[in-house]
Amino acid sequence: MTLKPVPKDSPKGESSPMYTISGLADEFGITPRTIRYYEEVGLLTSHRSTPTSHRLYDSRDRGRLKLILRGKRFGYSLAELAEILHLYDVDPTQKKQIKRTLEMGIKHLEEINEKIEELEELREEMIEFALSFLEIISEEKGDESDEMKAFIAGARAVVESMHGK
Amino acid sequence: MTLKPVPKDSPKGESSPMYTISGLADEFGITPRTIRYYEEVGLLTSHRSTPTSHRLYDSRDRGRLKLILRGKRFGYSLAELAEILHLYDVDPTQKKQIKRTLEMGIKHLEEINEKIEELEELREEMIEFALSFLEIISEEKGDESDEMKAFIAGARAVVESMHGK
DNA sequence: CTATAAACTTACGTTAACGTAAGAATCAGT
DNA sequence: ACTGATTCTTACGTTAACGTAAGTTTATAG
Repeated sequence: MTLKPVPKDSPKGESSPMYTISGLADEFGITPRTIRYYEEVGLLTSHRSTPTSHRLYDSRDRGRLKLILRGKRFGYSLAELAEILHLYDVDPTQKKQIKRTLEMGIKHLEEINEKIEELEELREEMIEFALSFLEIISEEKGDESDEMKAFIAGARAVVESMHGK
Repeated sequence: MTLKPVPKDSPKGESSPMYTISGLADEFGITPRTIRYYEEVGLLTSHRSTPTSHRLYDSRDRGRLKLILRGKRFGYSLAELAEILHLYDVDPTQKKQIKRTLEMGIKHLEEINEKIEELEELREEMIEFALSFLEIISEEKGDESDEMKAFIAGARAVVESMHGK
């Protein structure tokens, strides 16, 4: 499991660590095609020495990619992610779009808060259900093997440890 | 904004509240097509008096639909949701699949916990960024209007109130 | 300098999750 | 029983987010 801060250097000497497209792809469990696609739709940028050379990525690009993939796991579409990521690109000294940027940022933050709350609700519901499920099993006492009883006890312990955060 | 516990009754007398397909669709901001599709792929069931009559839904179906839509907002695919929802259908007295059911349930619960943690991380990152953004704006002191200054102060207050949960 | 290996471009294919339109059947109110 | 509103089935269309294949270039190791 070795990472790939790849070729000794990109311009000359050694600047910052650079990643190849398949290096990043492997690291995040995606394909190069996906990364190129994100560039195609304007979500990500790459750096090349010449217009036809291979793509290289620095740690900032890598962070951005990580953010994209994280967002995807929360159900954001690439279009929505573009909107969010754009917030990180606005120049704070260019006061023209500051107000809109702040409004958008706060809006997204509030959305995230809502999602967290909803997820916590969902978790509680699942926990309640699991506990009542375990309850019924236990009442139906009797013909389980010892290992099954141990398994059930373990399950209950795990679920209860999650209860109430 | 009136709900639609629709026709007086479905079989005879009055049992539990029943919902029409467009009633539910309106309530949740989706289309009847979506609800039929969920039934088509086995995520949802409907109840009809005759095989050709209109679909009706009880409160249990409604809860299930709510769960589906909630799951979708968290990035679950319909296939994944089918797996999760299936857990709610297992009979606890049929000990055949109990072990697997419990394992799956705990797995999904752990996934949810991970998602919550990741979301909290994301929120913190956005907050940090927003604060440094606001910091830079303030250093660039001077030529903002009074309302702009007030707006910025308000934004900072909002963001800080979210900080550290 | 050559020979693999890795990456490039171009372009058509695929899948999930519905949208949409047409024509027939069912329901609710008069 | 009639009629306008709802719903039904059937079936083809659409979009996002990549997958995949072919043929070409660019990079790296010996």
